[in-house]
Amino acid sequence: MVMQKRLDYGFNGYQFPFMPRAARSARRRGSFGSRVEDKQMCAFDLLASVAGKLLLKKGTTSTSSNTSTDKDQFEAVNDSVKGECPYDGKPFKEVTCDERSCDKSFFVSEILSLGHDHRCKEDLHMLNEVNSGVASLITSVDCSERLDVEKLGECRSNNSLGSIANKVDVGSDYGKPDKCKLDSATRQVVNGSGIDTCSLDYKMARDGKPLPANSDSSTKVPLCGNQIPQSSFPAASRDDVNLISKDDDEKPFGCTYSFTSKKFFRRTPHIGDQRIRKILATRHWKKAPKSKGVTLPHCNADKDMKTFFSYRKEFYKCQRSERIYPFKKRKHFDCSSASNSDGGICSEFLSDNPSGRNNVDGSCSYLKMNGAIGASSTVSGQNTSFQSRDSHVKLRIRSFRVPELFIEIPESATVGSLKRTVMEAVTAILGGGLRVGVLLQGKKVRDDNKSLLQTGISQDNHLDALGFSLEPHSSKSLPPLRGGDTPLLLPGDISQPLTSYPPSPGVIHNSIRSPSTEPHMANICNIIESDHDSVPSPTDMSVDKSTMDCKALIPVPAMSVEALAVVPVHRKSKRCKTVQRRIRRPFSVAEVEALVQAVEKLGTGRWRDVKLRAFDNAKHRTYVDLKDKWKTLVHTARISPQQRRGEPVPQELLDRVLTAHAYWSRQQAKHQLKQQPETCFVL
DNA sequence: TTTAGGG
DNA sequence: CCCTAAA
Repeated sequence: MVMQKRLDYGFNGYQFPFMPRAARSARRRGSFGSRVEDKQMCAFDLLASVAGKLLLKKGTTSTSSNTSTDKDQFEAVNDSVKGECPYDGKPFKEVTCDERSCDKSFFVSEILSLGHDHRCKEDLHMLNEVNSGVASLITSVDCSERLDVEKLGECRSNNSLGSIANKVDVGSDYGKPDKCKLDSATRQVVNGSGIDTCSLDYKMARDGKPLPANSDSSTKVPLCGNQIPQSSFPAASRDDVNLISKDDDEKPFGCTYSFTSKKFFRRTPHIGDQRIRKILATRHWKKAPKSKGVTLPHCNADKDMKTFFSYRKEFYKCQRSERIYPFKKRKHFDCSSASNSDGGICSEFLSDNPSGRNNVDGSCSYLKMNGAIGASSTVSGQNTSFQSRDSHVKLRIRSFRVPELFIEIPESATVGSLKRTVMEAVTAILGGGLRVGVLLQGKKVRDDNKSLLQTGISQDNHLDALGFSLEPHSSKSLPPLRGGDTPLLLPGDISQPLTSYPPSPGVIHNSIRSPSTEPHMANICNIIESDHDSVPSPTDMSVDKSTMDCKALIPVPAMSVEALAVVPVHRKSKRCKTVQRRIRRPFSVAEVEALVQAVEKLGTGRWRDVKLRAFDNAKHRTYVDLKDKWKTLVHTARISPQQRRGEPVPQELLDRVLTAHAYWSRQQAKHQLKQQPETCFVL
């Protein structure tokens, strides 16, 4: 049935490009079942359009080793790859993927920001404020990881669906193109993250010696995975982690071909999940077991993947309900929502209890230091508290969040340099000058000589109140980091054009433009805004994004732990109704390619479909954006090359644009003519 | 919510 | 990109 559908819709289905609005509407709002079909078709289409091509092109070996069922799928892919353009009969242009383009385009991931995570929010509430930074990146990883467990479940239970085709993921690496590889054989995303979140975590754990309990691996595991043995974490799994932490910006191509539609399920799985699930599905097209389990014993996916999956269930819950178009929320966003934390490196811990549900909200202590660096950590919640039988206290640091960073960078600096600067700042902070503080129920445990038992840390009921903080080693605040030689980069303004707001010398928190009369509040407000709003760069999950999104740059007044502890969690009120224009995100050539290809297939006037088809995972691209882009593409194609601006679009693409545009225009006209005389519509 | 177009 | 009428 699926295949049939594919044929009708994906390749021979051009007959009905212009479904009457009513019909289209009906289709869209139709029964769930039909939508599923749609989705499946979409999956094949996508396969055909991208994944298949890439896979087949890049690594034939990848297909050769598949099972017979896989083979079928791949044949289908092959067919689709050989699809012809409906209007000129010429084969569709294959997606070209050289190393460079891969690096830039073939990666889409979703950014998980703290603000989108309920669980995290909870933590935040407990914290009063949450800070992110590199940690956000880590948290993201964390989140996505959990997500996948559920995904996996889906994968397994719905394996027959088959709509989850394989997917080609190419890791892209900001600033490290060499890292980008298309590994079709494994269909994994190559770690391309500019920052090794894991190692970061490791570093934190190692350098900070945050876990006095014991130094076994469990205490140093950066990711929170409930069911995964600690031992599975180390190096080998880092790639997995990074894999997820990718950012989807600037590399929205390959992955933009998502098989899942928000519309269809009203909740779109995390991209990372999708990717992984697809990988699994591809590998074991029909072998996936029906049973639901965390460890996926029957899933023969790469070991890493397996491991990977096991970590993500819990987070999913938090995520899915938050799955919305950020850009739509943003407009009337009201900062009064959840509070975020600023300042402070935050760490999260998870107990190592393999059977327990570790995802309970944990407490997150918060500590602020001299207004320069604050730190806090989150320990996994009640159930996460766990004591091994040998009286060891096992904790897993889920993540650390980087606290305030002060950065000065010229207005003229490039985004790239900003990223690097932030990275440097983060690195500098993490690299040294930090020590770890232990907080128990919000109070600092100062006596280093006390045993955990004496302190009560080893007690189950205390573990959830355990927190770690990163503090400046030198008791004095760290001087602002200078990335360049210019103005202070205002934290709260991250979501704004970086150069828009000149720093207010002296009073940092006052520099935040906010109706708020209370500086701290203002900070929160801004934080929240950026937190909920992926506008800044929902994309670049890489260093910058994480840091920025995390409001790590936000300076905060020094406060005592106790003081903070009593601050109401929901300090709403002040709202920052800064309806800011979305940042400009020029379409990359790869995106254009994807767009062109989608339009070639779907025609103009079906932007929603185009969006779902080719940019489903590119959250920052709305169908309006795509429509606009097409408009400009057509215009661009018509003007002389000299008049064109921005990143040059290959003439070949522009030609295709014109061709497709002309074709679909004709079709539209034809269709309208047909409609005029009488309603002869076939469906 | 989507489309279609002007700004 | 934004805004918005119209569907």
